Amino acid sequence: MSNKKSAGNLNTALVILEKSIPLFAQSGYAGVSMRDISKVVGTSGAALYHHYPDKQGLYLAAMEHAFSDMALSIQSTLDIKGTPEERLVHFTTNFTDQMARSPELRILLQRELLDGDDERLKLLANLVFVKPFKVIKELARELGLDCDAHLLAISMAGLILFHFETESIRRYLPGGLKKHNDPKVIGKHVAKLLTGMLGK
Amino acid sequence: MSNKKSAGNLNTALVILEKSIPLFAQSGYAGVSMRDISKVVGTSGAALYHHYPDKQGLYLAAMEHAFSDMALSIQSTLDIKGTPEERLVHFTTNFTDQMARSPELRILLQRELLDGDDERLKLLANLVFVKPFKVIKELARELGLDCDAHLLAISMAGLILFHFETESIRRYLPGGLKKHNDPKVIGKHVAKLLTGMLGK
DNA sequence: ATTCTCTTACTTAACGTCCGTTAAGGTGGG
DNA sequence: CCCACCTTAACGGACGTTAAGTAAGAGAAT
Repeated sequence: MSNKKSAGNLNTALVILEKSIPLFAQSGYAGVSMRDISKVVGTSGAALYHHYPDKQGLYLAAMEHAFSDMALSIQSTLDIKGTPEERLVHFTTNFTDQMARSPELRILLQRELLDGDDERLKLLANLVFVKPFKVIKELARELGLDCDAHLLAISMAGLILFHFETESIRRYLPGGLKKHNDPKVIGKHVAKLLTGMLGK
Repeated sequence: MSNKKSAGNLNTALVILEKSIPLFAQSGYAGVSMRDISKVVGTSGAALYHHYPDKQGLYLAAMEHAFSDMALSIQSTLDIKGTPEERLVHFTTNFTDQMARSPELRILLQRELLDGDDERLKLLANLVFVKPFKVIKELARELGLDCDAHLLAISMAGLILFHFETESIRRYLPGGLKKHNDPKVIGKHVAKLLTGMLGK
């Protein structure tokens, strides 16, 4: 845990991160001003510069903080014993639950996929996704599917995440019901699709 | 074609839209200034206000222009005869191709899903997605799948789009290869997954 | 054919506001 | 005393937007 950067009170520095994360999730980097952040934190704008070098530095620290949470929570969906089929269903339902429970992190992820530079994306990949990705690829192999493990792992994540990504527009599409936003319904649907593929 | 709003030269008004679309795709609404737009169009900043009432109005017009293109191109992936299986593969491969061919529209879609207000999302749904969505739901029914047609249609789109959404980060994930960004490879992979589900 | 007028399509210059950032100073515990 | 932690006030610049003026062309009147 290298804390070379934070010069000030660790507590305030943390509060700044945790209060700014919802703002960045809602409005994106360019849509949030340092004054907006200082308002929700309850300090002056200048105080932010006591803890972080500039807006970019604050944003980067906020992303690291947010995504280190995400890494832990994703990891927990994969620490389980059982047959490959059981582990597949366990991952699907738990991952769906967690994405439903923390929409902020999901939205930050989407924003980073759109706007993140190479450095930030590399960090995000290593911090959050490389380990789970390896586990899922291994799982795919054990399931005996003959398609590319990388593509399959992406497909599994996409099946789940896309339902949440489209939550805002699905209510205007034919057949869109409230139950389609229920993580239980989504999780079951995805698990069914995936196990259906195995049955072949 | 109601052109109540455009008071000025239609040609310049169109050029403004078409030059501003790539900017909005790359940097988002808040990340693009009216001066940025005027620079790429080659006019003064004030000229933009001769054709559009304000930044929001220009943005809305740009989205309508961009997405009306998208509606046509998606429609074309569904105007085909054949068995349900043939139509499924045709849609999958063609939709994949088109998303690969126009990354700008794809990115604008992602941004609207993140930031679009209810009004814009409703417009986007009706303009682009309602008709294809109905066709895909009908296709799902013909294929005799016993799961919710709405969820299945979303899943199909998600399987394809998520590969593109993660293009920027997949190169940092294990097993990420250049070929995984090839629309032919992605299209084949998705078609295989989907027809695999039917085989059951 | 020339002049006059009116409209369209723009220009330059500026407005007030908000932005990221910093300078200068205060305050309270070691 | 000093240093971490915070304040108020301000800087220069970029922002969205507007006011005022100009160049060009179309149409009618002389």
